[in-house]
Amino acid sequence: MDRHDAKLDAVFAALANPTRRAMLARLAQGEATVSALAEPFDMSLPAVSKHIRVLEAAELIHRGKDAQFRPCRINAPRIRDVADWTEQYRHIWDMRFDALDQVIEDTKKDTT
Amino acid sequence: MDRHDAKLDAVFAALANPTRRAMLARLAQGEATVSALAEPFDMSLPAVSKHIRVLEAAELIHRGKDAQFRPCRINAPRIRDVADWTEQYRHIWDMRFDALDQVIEDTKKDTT
DNA sequence: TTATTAATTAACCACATGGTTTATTAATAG
DNA sequence: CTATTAATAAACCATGTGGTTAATTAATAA
Repeated sequence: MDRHDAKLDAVFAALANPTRRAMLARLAQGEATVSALAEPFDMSLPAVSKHIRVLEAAELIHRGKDAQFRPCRINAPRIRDVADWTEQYRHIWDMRFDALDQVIEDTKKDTT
Repeated sequence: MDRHDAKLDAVFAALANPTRRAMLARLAQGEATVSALAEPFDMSLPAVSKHIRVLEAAELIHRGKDAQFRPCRINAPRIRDVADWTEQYRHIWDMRFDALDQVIEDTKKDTT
């Protein structure tokens, strides 16, 4: 397993949680502090803090420092890694579409 | 959390393991039995069996039945769900590119 | 019928995950 | 200096994960 794979492990694991995905969605709108990220969730602040740590460890976000605040911002490249990973399977979707096209073609032949 | 989110939980969790991603890559080449999937890994068959169960629970694969064999095949839609999920962040990549373009633009201005 | 092959189940283990509450650090505000 | 606010750390708990070995099921082959 190379380093790229190890990074994907952390990224996918981080994304396998709805709270963390919601946090990312929030951060897609722009920078937010820990408290701001915590606001929508019925969860203690330490729990939120842990989720943020997981996102940071996966490099899905970066944390800054502004007085006593820790503004978080999204880190696009790791999400792009996920998109890139899916690309290797695109030919399978295409195969499916080809199969569908074939069905349509066959149907045309049947009705003429 | 709606059902779609719950499915993504399982899909991302399943993908957060290099053995399972390797199995998917293998299955992208075509159908394979449990033993065939196990072959590249230094791991007991029950361990492989569990990984396959996780992939199946996430609907990333389907299992058939042929005599005593359980041929596995990849299920494209769940991988497509991942690709679709990443799409909502594409505008962030674009922002980055826009920022880069701006830097290039500024550089041009500086040098003229 | 018996033996072989493919795969799963069961029981177990070490460690990770996702949450809690309480205590602590670090910076600002009065 | 003191109180407040933002956030993290520590300790704990229940459950999940990823692996093992040994036993079992299901189908084929001799």
